[in-house]
Parts: sequence; C-alpha cells; structure tokens
Amino acid sequence: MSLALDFTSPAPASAADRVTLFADVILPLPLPRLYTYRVPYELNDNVVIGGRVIVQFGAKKTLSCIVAAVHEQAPKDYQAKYILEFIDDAPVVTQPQLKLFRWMADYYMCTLGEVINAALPSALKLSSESRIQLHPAFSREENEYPLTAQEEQILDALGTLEESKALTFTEVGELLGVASFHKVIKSLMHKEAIFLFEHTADKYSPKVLKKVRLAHHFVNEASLEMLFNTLTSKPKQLDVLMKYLQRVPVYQNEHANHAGMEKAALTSSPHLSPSAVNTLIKNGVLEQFDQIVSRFPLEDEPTAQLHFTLSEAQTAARDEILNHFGEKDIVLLHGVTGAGKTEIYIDLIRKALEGGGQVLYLLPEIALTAQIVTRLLRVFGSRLGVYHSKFSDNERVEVWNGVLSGRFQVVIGVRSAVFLPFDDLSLIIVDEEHESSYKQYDPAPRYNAREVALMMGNFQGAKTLLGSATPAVETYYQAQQGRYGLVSLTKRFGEAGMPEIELIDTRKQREAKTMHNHFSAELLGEIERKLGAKEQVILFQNRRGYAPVVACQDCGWIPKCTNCAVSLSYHKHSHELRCHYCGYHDPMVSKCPCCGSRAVKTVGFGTEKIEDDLKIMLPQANVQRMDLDTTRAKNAYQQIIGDFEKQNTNVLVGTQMVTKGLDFANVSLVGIINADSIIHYPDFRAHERAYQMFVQVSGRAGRKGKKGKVLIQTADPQQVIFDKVIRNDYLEFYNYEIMQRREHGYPPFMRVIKMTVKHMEQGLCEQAAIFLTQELVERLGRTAVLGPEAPYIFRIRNFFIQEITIKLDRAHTVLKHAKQQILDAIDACKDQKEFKQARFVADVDPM
DNA sequence: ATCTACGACTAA
DNA sequence: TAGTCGTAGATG
Repeated sequence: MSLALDFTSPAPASAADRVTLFADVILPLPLPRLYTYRVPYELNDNVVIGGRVIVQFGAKKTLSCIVAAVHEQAPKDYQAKYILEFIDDAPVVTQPQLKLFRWMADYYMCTLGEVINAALPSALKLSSESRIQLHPAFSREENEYPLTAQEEQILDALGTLEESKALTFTEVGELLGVASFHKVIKSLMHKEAIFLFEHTADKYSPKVLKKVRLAHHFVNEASLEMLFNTLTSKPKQLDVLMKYLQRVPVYQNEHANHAGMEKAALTSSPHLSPSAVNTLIKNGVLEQFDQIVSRFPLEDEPTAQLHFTLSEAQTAARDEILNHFGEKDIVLLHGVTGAGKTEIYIDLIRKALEGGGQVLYLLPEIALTAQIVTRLLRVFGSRLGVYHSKFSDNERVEVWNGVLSGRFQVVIGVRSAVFLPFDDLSLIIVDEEHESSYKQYDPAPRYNAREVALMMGNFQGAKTLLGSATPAVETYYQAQQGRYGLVSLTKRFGEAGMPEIELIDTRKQREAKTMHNHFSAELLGEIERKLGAKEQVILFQNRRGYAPVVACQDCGWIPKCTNCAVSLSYHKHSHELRCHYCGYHDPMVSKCPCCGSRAVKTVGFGTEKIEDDLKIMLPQANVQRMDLDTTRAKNAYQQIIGDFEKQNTNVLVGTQMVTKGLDFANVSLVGIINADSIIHYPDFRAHERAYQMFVQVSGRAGRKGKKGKVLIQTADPQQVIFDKVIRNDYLEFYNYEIMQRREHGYPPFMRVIKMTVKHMEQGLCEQAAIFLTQELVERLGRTAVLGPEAPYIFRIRNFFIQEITIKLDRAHTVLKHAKQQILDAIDACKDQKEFKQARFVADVDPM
C-alpha cells in the first residue's frame, strides 16, 4: 500500500498548478464500459496505469480494479467519486497486456471486466468483506436495551478480541451456527452496541518458514562448552542440540548460525521430540524466527548440459525455423509423434533467452506433466516459472510477480498463462496447437489461447512457433498460403519407426462370434502376447463410467437426469447413476420403477467396464484406469502415470487423457476399443477431431526403438478417414478436409460465431431463438444465419438450449461490423419483455 | 454482478 | 395497511 506520504518526493505543487486527474478503471464485473473516478490531489503522483486501486461502486460495494487510463477530462454528466486507495506503486498489469485485453474483449465479444476476471489470479483481486466492531461508547452495564442470547454471544466474542480487532460476517455466521445473522447485526447496530465497516485486504499471503537458531550469546566455543555441561542431565535436549550442530556447522562458520535451520526438520526427526525443542526455545538456548520464502525454491543451477546435441533432422528443422523467423513471425512445426519436438523447443528457448527476451511455452492441460517440467527445470533452473491450473492461488501470484520482477524469464503453462504480465516476449511456443482445450468455453471470455498468443506475439514483436503432429486445418491452411512458415519432421527420433496400424471389423467378428464382450479375438490375443513379452498396453475408450445407458428390458424405461436431457450413466465403482453434464446422481436401481421388472441392464460401455472385463479375462494383467473419475484427487494423475512408468501396471485403460503427450518407452500396443463413436459426431470438425485423436493415440505406441502396433476396432472399416490414419498421411487428410470446408463454407474460408440461447422454459427458449434469428437475418442477411436448432443435448442444468450458427466473411472490417450487428441484435432481444429471462451468448470461433 | 427503488401481491 | 416478492434500471 502506498497511502503514506513520501517525504523524499518534491514538495507538493501549489494549489494553482495542481491538475485534477481522473482515472478510467476496469471493474471486475461484466459491464460494457469503463468507469471514471477522481484521483485525490495529494495522490496525483501515485496513479499508475495498470496498478490496482480501491473504489466505491454503488452504495454498498468497495472493489479493487485496474487503472486503464489517466486523463484530465472531467466527466460532464456526473460527479466522479474519489478513488479510495492505491494498492500498487508499480503496475501489476503491463501496458502490452492492457492492449491485449482490449483486443480480447473486442474480438471475443465480452467485457474488459470479464477478461480481467479470468486473467488475474483471484488472490490479486482484493476481497471486500464487512466486519463488525464493538462500539467504543457502548457499555453493557449502562445499556438500556435488553439483549438476546445471540446478541450476548456476539458481544462476548467481540469483548475477548484484542483492541481494534473485528469479526467478519462469515465469522459471525460460524459463531452463531446459522446463516441468518443479519437481523442480529441489525439489531445490535440499532442498539449502538457495534458498528460496521468495510475492510479490503490482499488475499495473497507469503509462505512463512518457522526456523530456529542458536541464541547469539552461545555462538562461541566457551559458552557452548558450558551449555553442554548444563544439559548433560537432559539427554533429550542434548540430542536436539547435537542435531542442530550437525546440520549447522557453527564451529566452522559462525555466520552459518544466522540462517539457522527449519524447525520442522528438528521436531519431525525420528528420535527428537518437539517438546525438547520447545523447551530449548523457552529457555532461550534456541531462538525461533520466521523467514518468508518463495513457494518455488531456487533450484540448483541447471544440471543438464546446456548444449545437448540435436539429431541431424532436429538441427535441420531448427535452422529452418530460424530461417523462416527471419521474414515471418509465425512458424508451424509439423512433426510426427515422437519426432523430438521438445528438444527443438528447448534449443530455441535457449537462443531466445540469450537475446534477452522472455519466453512463453504453452501446453494443453493434460500434456503439462511432471515429465516435461522436470526436463525444463534441469535446463533452465530457477529462470523457469510453471503455471498450472492445479496450482493454488498463492502459487499463481508468485508466478505472476515473478514474471513482473524478471525472476522468471521462461514460463511453461496452460491456457491461462497467456494472461501473465509479459512485456518483452521474444518467443512464444504453442505446443499441440490443434488442441481444443486451448479454447475456453464456459465462462466468458470464450477465448482460444492459441489465437491470443498469436496476437500477443504480434503486439510484442515476438516470434511464435506452433507445434503439432496433427495441425488444425485452419493452421495448416495459413502455412500453405505462405502466411506462416512451415517446417516438417517426418521421421521419429532415434530408431523408432512409425507404428503399424490395423483395423478390426467388429461387425464381421460379431457375426463370426469371435468377440469377447468388447474385445475382438485379435485385440485380446495381441494384449496377451505383449504382456507375455513384458511390454505394456494402452487401451483407449472415449467414454468414462461403466455404461452410458441403463435400460429396463421389459418396458424400455431408461433413467434420465432431472436437470438435463441425457440418460444417466452407470458407475459401478460407486454403484450410482450419474449425469456427466450436471453431476446429478442417484443410487443404481435394481428394480424398474416403471414396471417392477428386475431385468434392468446396462447398455453400451465405458472405461470402467473395459477395465472390469479385462480384469476378468486376463486375471494375470495389472490393469489401471485413467479418466476423470480416477484422477480427481490431487496427485492421483501423477500416481497413475508413475505406476505405469515403473511398470507396476501393464495395461492402462483411459479416455482422452491417455492420448496426450505421455511418453512411455515400453508401450508396444495401443488399442482403440470403439472408433465409431468418435467419428459420428454432428459437427463440421468431427472428422478432424477423429483424425487427430486416432493419430495422437497411435503415437503412444512404440517409442525408443521399438516398433509399435495399433489396433482400431470399428464396425465400418470403409470410412475414408481410416485410410488416412493408416497411411499416416496428414497431407492426404488435409487435402480432403480442406475441400470439404471450402465446399460447405466453414473455417478457414468463413468465420463462425455460434449463438446460444438459454431459457428455463422450452417454448420461450424456442421463441427467443427464432426472434434472435430474425434480428440477425435482418442485419446480416439470410445466408449468413443458420438455425435455430436444438443441439443433441437440448437441456443442461435445467436450461433449454437453442443454437444459431453465423458464418461470416473473414475480412477484418466486415467482421468488426458484423460483431456490432450481432451485439445490436442481442440488445433487440433483451428489449423484448417476454425474453427477459433468456440468456444470449456469443461464441467466436467455437470448437 | 449486485444493489435499489418501485410496483404488485398476499396476509390479516 | 404492512410486509414480502419480483423485476427494471443503474452503477462513475
């Protein structure tokens, strides 16, 4: 906080030449405009663009927000309120970031407040909570009003607190054990027993280490000698002292004592008792002190040799990339799975750092594993920051501040790492650039981190490298058009060859009665063979749970979710029926509630059933499952990967999770249990998604010298897409797909904006969607608007859904104009009284 | 998002 | 008629 007057700064200007400053701030709310506040004269020098300030918004709320602009224009139509407090004396949001955030709000049709909300770790947003304090003039003895028991309870609690301490509303609620405490507080205020105030505080708290050291007067041989003598009768304390001296060589180096050692290391040692330590502290032998430490301890300097050698192909690719960067800002590195792209990235990062700029390395959530982080840490040491969604808020703030301070020059992170406060980026790497998890869908901003990264690179003059084994069709198109440089790696690193891919016709197998549950004889046989050879197997099934549907064999009754238009999935482990959209769950039924029949059977299958079947058919195999359900716990994912890596498990059954970035040397077989459900998906990206998924899973097979095998089970092997997968020919796939896109007017030729209309009532949802369609058609023309249409799952969390697809010309000016038209159309709908409860959402470049 | 003012509606 | 409920409208 920089509220205090700074006496070292020049004397305040005289009233005559004082300027009146106003600040436009970004409130962390979904409001379309910035709000203007007045800067108090005496704080004119404290205004920092990109710094946080506290303001009063409305009658009740104090909020922390970001200063976006400072100017002298007094607002004409209203009296600006004063800024209450300045939190930062340096920006927490850099100028290039503000520019980027503005672009995001514009492009993705959301508000700046929504962008800020997504961008800032919530510990940087200040929390404002009301607190109550004992009224100084109040005395219980002279009190004229009778007090209720609850009121007494609160006053008691306030009385035991230290001077000037206060209770938060939350604490009052906990104290009384009820949520409805506002009446009690109101009554106490009326009786002038308490008063209320707002308190805003930084939520970030530094990590504090409890340490101990020898009291300074013992730090010489003579006094230590005496100390030993006095402790001879106290063996426990002597043990502690010995341990301390062993860890902190006070004899050799007196200064070593100043740093002391961690208290926990003393108290948690097996033979030392905490009470002995505490006694020593109490008697003044040891002194305890706090040390603020980073949550990311400084690694020892890089251990890996900085100049590891790239293969010939890798070197060539790297040089080609650098060559392209000479004239182009964006390069696509198209390298088959296992080609060794990471080494190239590391080499490029090193080069960029030598030039003095910052580097951002983006990875999709599931690919950002300990494997890759450890590898980078070894090369870049403490210069590397990691930004992961599993991180606590405090950890995120430390990364944020570390980027601001320059401590972290390289950051490896997931989607939201594009929000970090870089101001001098020289290189951005977006690995697995085709990944749909780069697109945020649910809360606004509905952004694609790949596109944001490209724009950020553009703003900061950084070069951007997109990497993938299966580039997005849009990306490859840009490369073909010459807008991006294109570099290809067609061979795997080392001896490893591309895996051999085979299709298995499940329809034929079913007719021949050679299917065992969902396993063909071939797949089962191959699994057994691999296990016999002590090799490992990955099985992919794109559906979690035991069975997606449960049905009564007699009357056809199917349990459905009460909030969504989906059938409930059966989860055997918990013996529950679950909705995968809203989390609703019920115990599994044994008797049909409709006809009373006992013949309630599961239909279809998920990972849990595959795991189950396999355990029965191959009891000698050690099977592990990896999906959303088994990785919910904090370290479960690491645990499963670790077990598989150490070969404690032979077979890994999983959903999409097993397709991404995992690199196991001993996997020689990958099985796709049911390819059909992946292909038959009702949208224009279905084929692309399927192709990517098949190639990515296949890529898990046969690394480090072994040739792998991939078995794909399908009821329809004639599908064109399999041909491209088997021949491992991306270009063939791309040529086919780009033709389709051109023909049907989809990206990259047209731009898509998807409108979603939601309403609790089905009829009103449909009406609102029709109304919006009309408004859109009026503004954009009949051909640009498709729908409305109910999606396959037409109701989620009690909201009915209608979708409208808008296709637009890609030209920049057209697009900008069209977005304004769309916003106008939405406003027209909101003006309609009957649609007041409807929600209208625009999703730019949906995935 | 969240609060307020205002009108409508219900309980006595 | 007071108290409760729901919603349009503003927030600097």
